[in-house]
Amino acid sequence: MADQGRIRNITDLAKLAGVSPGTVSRALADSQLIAKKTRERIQELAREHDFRPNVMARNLRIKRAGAIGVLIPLGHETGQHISDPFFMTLLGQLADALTERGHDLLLSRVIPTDPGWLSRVVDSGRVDGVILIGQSDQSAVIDKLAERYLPMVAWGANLPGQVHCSVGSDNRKGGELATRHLIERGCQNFAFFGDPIAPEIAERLAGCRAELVQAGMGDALTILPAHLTAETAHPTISKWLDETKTIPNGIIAASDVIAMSALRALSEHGVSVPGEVHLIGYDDLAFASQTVPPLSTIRQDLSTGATHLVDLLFRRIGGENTASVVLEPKLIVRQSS
Amino acid sequence: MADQGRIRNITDLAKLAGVSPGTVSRALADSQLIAKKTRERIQELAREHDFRPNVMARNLRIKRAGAIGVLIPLGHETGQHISDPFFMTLLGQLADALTERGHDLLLSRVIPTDPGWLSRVVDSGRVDGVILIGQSDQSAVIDKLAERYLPMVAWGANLPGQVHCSVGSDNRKGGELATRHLIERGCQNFAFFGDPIAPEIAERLAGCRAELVQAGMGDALTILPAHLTAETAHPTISKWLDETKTIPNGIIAASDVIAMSALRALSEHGVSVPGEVHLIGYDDLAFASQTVPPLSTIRQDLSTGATHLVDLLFRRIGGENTASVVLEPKLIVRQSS
DNA sequence: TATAATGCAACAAACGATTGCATTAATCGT
DNA sequence: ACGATTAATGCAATCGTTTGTTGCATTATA
Repeated sequence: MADQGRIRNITDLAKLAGVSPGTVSRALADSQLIAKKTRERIQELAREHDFRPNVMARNLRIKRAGAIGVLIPLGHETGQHISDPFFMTLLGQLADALTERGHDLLLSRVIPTDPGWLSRVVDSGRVDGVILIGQSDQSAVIDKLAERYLPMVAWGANLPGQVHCSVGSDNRKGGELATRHLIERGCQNFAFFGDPIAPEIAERLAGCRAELVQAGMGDALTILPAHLTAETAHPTISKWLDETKTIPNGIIAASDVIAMSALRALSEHGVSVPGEVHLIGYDDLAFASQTVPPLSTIRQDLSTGATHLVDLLFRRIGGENTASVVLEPKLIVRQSS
Repeated sequence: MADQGRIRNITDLAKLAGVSPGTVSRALADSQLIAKKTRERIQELAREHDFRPNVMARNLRIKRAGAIGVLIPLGHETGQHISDPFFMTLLGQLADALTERGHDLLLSRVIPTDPGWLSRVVDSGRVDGVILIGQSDQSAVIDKLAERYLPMVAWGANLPGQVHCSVGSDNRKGGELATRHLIERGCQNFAFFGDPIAPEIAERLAGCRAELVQAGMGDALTILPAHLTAETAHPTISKWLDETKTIPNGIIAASDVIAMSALRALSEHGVSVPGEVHLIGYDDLAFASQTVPPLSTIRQDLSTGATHLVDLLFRRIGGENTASVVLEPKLIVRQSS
């Protein structure tokens, strides 16, 4: 009780070492200004009491937050594939890349009710920058903030006239790749499973269309606007299969999740893949290689995506006004096509 | 240039309003000590300039961090199902529950090289508490810290003699449920796919064994210690199927991810599920209902799990020394069994 | 009319670090 | 051995809030 040993701050440690707080601060920062002997003595003392200087106080003084906000906007109509393996993968990559740069990751899912959701976190001073995972239907809000707030990047589509910086894959190109592949496989009749309300999906569909037109099969495409969640995709597709007279022999699913549901629905209808129908997905999620049969798909490289997001963000934190980045999608051929 | 309008802190706003900083602080906190008229005037002023008091400074003064650390320890040997949908689901739930309580979520994946990984974040003063997602092989480290640091809870197994507070499902019971179900389906020969190095898996296996013994089939079990990642599970299982003379007709997979790989391997070997082999998974991940055939599995209710984690944590932050919680697993019968 | 009771707002001291500048101690050249 | 130079430490202001205490006007009470 007399002398309760716990070192709670730099001043306690200073007293213990018989020096001033300032010296301790510099010693722990390994500053050359402090004699090597003193420095090591203080560091050793800190280790003994496993004392670590308070990060918040440091950040306040230093005027940096030491954290990056990662926001997942959940606008309901396009808040589709949240809870996808997709997000966890990206998030994991981001966490690693940020840690490497000495920053923490402040995660928020936000349901954008009022337009203040974004500025609220930006202006709170808790974060040095913001990474948005998907722009949902909030392009307007994001663009507006981007005009006055530089350190922000978004994962997602790069729309014409867009103010904010984004990183995303070339969805149109992806659609083209998928379609071309199916054409090469000899398909003549096509279906696209996915809801083009989401801009990314619309782009994929556009690529698909363009490719078909170029192959002179512009009218051989049916569109099934299936919602992207696992729960709703299957019944929709199943019903569609019931009602369709001639099932197309080439199916492009707007995501692997949809493709997986399609796989099941087709199997239940006794349609063989890839025998009767060639199927291709999108994203190359971890499970895509484990379905029966393993899914052909279009890979979005989330790892380099994450690297770009973090890279751009830190350049923006440094004051640079970076341009958006569009990644190349890649065709992965497995056994469903 | 003359009067650059941006309000950066409470003092700027005070000047603008012609009052002292203290008054502004109280006004924004809606304190009764300030006349209603002044209060509203200041609040209006703040809104106009969309000024928000600096959270870090506030937290420093108030002596709270306003954030909860969510750590994902990645001990390699059991760092299995990171990137599982599992995590994203839990994480999402946690994010929501924490936001509701006015706290941010500080995410870190940690690779526990030295034993300081945990105390480093705890003692940094950045967080008011810690939630661990899985204890990996770090039980010792966690227990040690738990002795001096109250506000910490972990998702995972509740081992005997464990000091720290955990929330997890009853893995033994889950193993029993799965096994009993297969017994009822008429299986006579069993295999367990999963590596019992992870304590959770070991428990599931124990439950499985116990149930078999009780049914008088204690010696009808083969164990295949397959690694839990999607990449490694399939080849291991496939090889095993090649080498096994008589394939058991009841297979218990330690996770849905493994079950999915098993499904593929079995299909490739021309074994029909559930015709020749009854298969059951574990977790009830989102994709479990979308495989061909849909997976029977043991559900862990992550939603109530997350609620418990957060609940317990805040009670601990309040000084209460809470006991661990064990959740009931639930058998979900689909078509693979 | 003097005095007590009240309501509002200002003052200033924390919170726990960092850092420019002043000060003291140590080293050097002659 | 003494002043000049340099190396090592201490001092105190600062980051942007919160909050206990104090002081000044009012208004209510005697």
